[in-house]
Amino acid sequence: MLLSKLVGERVKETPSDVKILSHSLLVRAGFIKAVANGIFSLTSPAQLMSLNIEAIIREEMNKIDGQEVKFPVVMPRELWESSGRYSTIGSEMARFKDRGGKDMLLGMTHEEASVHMVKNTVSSYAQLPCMIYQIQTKFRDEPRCRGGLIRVREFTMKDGYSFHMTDDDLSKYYDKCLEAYHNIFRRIGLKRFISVKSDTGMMGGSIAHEFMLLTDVGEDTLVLCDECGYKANMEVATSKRFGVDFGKNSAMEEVFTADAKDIDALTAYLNIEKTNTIKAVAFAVRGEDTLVVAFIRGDLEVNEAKLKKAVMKNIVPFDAENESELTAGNIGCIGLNSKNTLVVFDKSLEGAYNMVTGANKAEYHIKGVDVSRDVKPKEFVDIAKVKLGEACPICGKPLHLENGIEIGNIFQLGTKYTKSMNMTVLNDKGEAVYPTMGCYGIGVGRAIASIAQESNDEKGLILPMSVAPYRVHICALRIDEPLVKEKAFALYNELKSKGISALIDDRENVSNGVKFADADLMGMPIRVVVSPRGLQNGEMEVVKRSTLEKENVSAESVVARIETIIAEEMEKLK
RNA sequence: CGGGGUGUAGCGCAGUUGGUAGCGCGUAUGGUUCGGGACCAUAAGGCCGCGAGUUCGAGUCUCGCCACUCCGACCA
Repeated sequence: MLLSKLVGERVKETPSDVKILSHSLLVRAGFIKAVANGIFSLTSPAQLMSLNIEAIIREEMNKIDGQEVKFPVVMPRELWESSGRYSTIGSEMARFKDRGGKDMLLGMTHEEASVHMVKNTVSSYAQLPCMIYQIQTKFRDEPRCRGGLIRVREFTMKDGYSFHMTDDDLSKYYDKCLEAYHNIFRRIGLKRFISVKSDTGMMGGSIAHEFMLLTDVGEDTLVLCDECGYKANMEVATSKRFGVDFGKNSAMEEVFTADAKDIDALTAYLNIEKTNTIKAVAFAVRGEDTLVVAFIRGDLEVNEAKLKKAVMKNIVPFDAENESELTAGNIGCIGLNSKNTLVVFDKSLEGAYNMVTGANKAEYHIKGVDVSRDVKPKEFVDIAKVKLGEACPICGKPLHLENGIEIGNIFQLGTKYTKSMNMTVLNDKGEAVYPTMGCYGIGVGRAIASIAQESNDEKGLILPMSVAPYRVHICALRIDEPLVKEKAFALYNELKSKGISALIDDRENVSNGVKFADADLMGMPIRVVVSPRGLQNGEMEVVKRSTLEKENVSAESVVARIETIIAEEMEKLK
């Protein structure tokens, strides 16, 4: 590719609305251009990178017997009615009517389409297991996009779906997929990525893993133990909590607490520890006239994902202030009007006494509460967030927290979709059974952002050999001189003929500084400087972008040197 | 969904008490330079987000809308 003709402007300044490094670098290098909120165009370098990543994904998916297919982007309402998700999914799914007034939607995931494809086409156990996957555009109307390609509305995703006769078979295949994913992320050049146990959400599935890139700008919090290797998303993480001294047991008593409405104000007003308070957190249930009130020890926080699972309802944070009979700031577990209200108690309250809880009337709390004596909950459920410094649930060593970007996930779905869509297969006894499913996703655009986020220096991107749009960037200094032009293009053509992708900076009247700066910014793994100075000695300069080490190589052996570097770099990414 | 912020040349920004629009980068042309974002000269490029209102006069003041963006959505 001739740089002079490459569409995509490289700029010095970071646009003011850009907050994270990967976004800034991709914009500055001219790889992406925003079209609308959360919707981007990719210029050629980014698209080539995308294709390189997709090629690696295909190889690894095909290795585990994946069959590449293509589902439609636009689907009819009925297909999604059949799984029940047309109504349970909210406004993140884009819906529209076709010219005949029929309800249609844009695909945000393809479980329904995959079952539709396999149903009745696969009818015997002899045809299972099978895995179908596609690489395709998805649209999700995210409430809040951010971070350039990290969280967008339209994106390219590899999504795969496997079908099995038994959970055991699914589990075996799942492990193979776990390994394939590790291969993919390693091969595209990511380094600080891990797989963690994750939330299975409302799907009721059993096991799920997320692949996370560890980075400060990550949106997810991960709970990690260095000692035994425990790794979990905050949404499902558990911990061992240390015993708490509740002080002296006493009888219940109502106390005036004025306008102390939150835990900080309450502990300050009564001069007590947070561990002696019971926090109430209210949630609404989407689509139902029901509230969920969670009670938890005052020093802890409610983990929404765990609570969601505990009550099996789609809860959303709720503002008790204006629209309910709850007394905001004084909600308590004694005498709470529980009409249309589900109450959940966290495990931290098991055995707690000498506690302060809201009195369910303004300006009053109740102290001296002994939970098992005065409240007698039916059960205690773990709905608390893990805190830094708590102990690993496996080995008891201190846990630490890190942020991560989710770059892929795999999921044992079970029979949710095959049952709801009534897909059966005959087993070896001639009985109709529901196959069990797994699903497997990778965001391609997010992988590009992740590479940019992780692999860079103050000058720009450092692209891994396996995914770089061009492996070689030829900087032709003084290309107005015929010898430079001749040698630079000779190199360019030779690389092309050998199938080595190259970009040549053929711009005239552009200063050397600009050429170097652009090469640094765009981050191709190998740079070759062709200049009058070097050619005087019959040499060209070969520079590795990752280290910026320079070496002078005779013009005749440059291609051989490039081939060696490529081979070395690719070996590291095997 | 709640709360901020910002919309002026392709990009980054300035624009005073209201008086007919500016800087840097980039682009074009000519010239001098040229191994780390060169210099000189000249030029092109604007519905000042959109719509009302106040005013002799609005980029500037008022109201409404739209777009983009950041933060929050653990407050009991």
